[in-house]
Amino acid sequence: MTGEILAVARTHLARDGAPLLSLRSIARDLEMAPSALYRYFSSRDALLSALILSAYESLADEAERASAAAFAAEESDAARWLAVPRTMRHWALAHRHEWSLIFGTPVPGYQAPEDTVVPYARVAAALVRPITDAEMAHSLKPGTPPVEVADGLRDAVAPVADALLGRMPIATVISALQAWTTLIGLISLELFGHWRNTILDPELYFEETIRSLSVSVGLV
Amino acid sequence: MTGEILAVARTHLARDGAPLLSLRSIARDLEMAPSALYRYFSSRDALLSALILSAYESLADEAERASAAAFAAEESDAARWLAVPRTMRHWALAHRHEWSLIFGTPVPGYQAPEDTVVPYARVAAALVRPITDAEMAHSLKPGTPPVEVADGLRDAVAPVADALLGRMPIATVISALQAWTTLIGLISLELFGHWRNTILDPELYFEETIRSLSVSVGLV
DNA sequence: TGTACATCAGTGAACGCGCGTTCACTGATGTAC
DNA sequence: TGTACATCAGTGAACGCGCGTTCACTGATGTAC
Repeated sequence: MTGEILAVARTHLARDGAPLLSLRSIARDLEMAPSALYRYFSSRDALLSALILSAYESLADEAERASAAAFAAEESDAARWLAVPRTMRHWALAHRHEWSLIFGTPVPGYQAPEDTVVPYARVAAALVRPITDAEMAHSLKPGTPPVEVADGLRDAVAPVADALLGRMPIATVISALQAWTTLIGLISLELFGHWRNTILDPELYFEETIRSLSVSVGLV
Repeated sequence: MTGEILAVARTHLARDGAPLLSLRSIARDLEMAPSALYRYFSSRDALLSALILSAYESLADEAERASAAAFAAEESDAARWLAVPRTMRHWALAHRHEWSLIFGTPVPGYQAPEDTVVPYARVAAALVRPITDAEMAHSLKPGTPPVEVADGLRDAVAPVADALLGRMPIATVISALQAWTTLIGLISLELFGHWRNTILDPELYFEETIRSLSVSVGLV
């Protein structure tokens, strides 16, 4: 039953977006009394939290699946690098409002649940996997010119360097982070309509950009 | 009077965000009847459109001011490059909900006004100015390794290449676009809370990233 | 096998709320003769 | 200088709406003896 409610809620979310999500209209679709939902969720916010968490998990599942598939196909690190960004873009296009929930404007007066950090890290880990693999195999190209890293920067990004990219050279950490930033910006700009009158072929542009990121990240 | 309404609306926007913006509460603050607002705006959406446009214009004004100031100070192209991104970040931090209005999740069921393209282009132009200046002066460094540009890509980004970066080498257009993407992603990720537990010193990280962009864009 | 009772998913009416928008109006200000 | 009229910013009551949440309840199902 909880699952059924979530399923309907997800279709409403996909159709209307988070701010318009309403318990009453979900209940209507389920042909239940609105009050019945309170047996399963203590409030609208609790439902929304569950939805947010499930969006994170859906994205993380896809990213990992794509990563595993590319790995199974025994592609090169550079080729595998492309798999996760592509999948993220496809997921975003197919789940616009879910993407917004994760990377868009935070819902006002609403605190995202803490347990999203786990799936969030799973996405990042899937993305970064080809880089760490290449580093392990000593096949990672050094940047040209070599990236200089300012003093405080090492500390500023310590959580990433430690948890996600342990044992990687700091220059690699920095360029991976920048690739993440560019990737999120790239998808969001397309999704939120900012390529209108600007980029005529978003897919092609996306492909070229992630290819270019594979270079700056040291895989090519 | 129209200005007074917009001023109050702006403070409400800054406090609550777009979805919670309400004509009645604006009227309350102005000690007017709600219906009185209809003398100045034909609907809530019309007010919101005016607010969105004014957000774009505010950002464009700031960007141009920063660009002009750096120019007046006779700084190098590389130093001037930093001015606009910094200003955009500061503006975003000071006007979180306005930034969301521009670069965040689109308001559901609501079409952004067309006349935002002008201030949008002004921001991009201010950002890109040091690059075009450097190119004119033949001081732009070619990428290392030189960027190869796929066939269709030239067409895919034609509007940018023509309108904003006329006469620039295509490789420059591409790297400038990527810098734009990274910059927007960078500011949005910080603003929307995604650096929590990740980047401990967002300002430092921002500075280092835009410095790194100045390299990839050919200014250093 | 049959009865008494507890559990618990779901009902339906009601609450109070704030919202956007409409409409006929008032009353001050300015204009024309 | 004085009167008649038009303009127009702002009023206030009312509309219908959908919302989240509460509360006492029903009635089917399962359990214990």
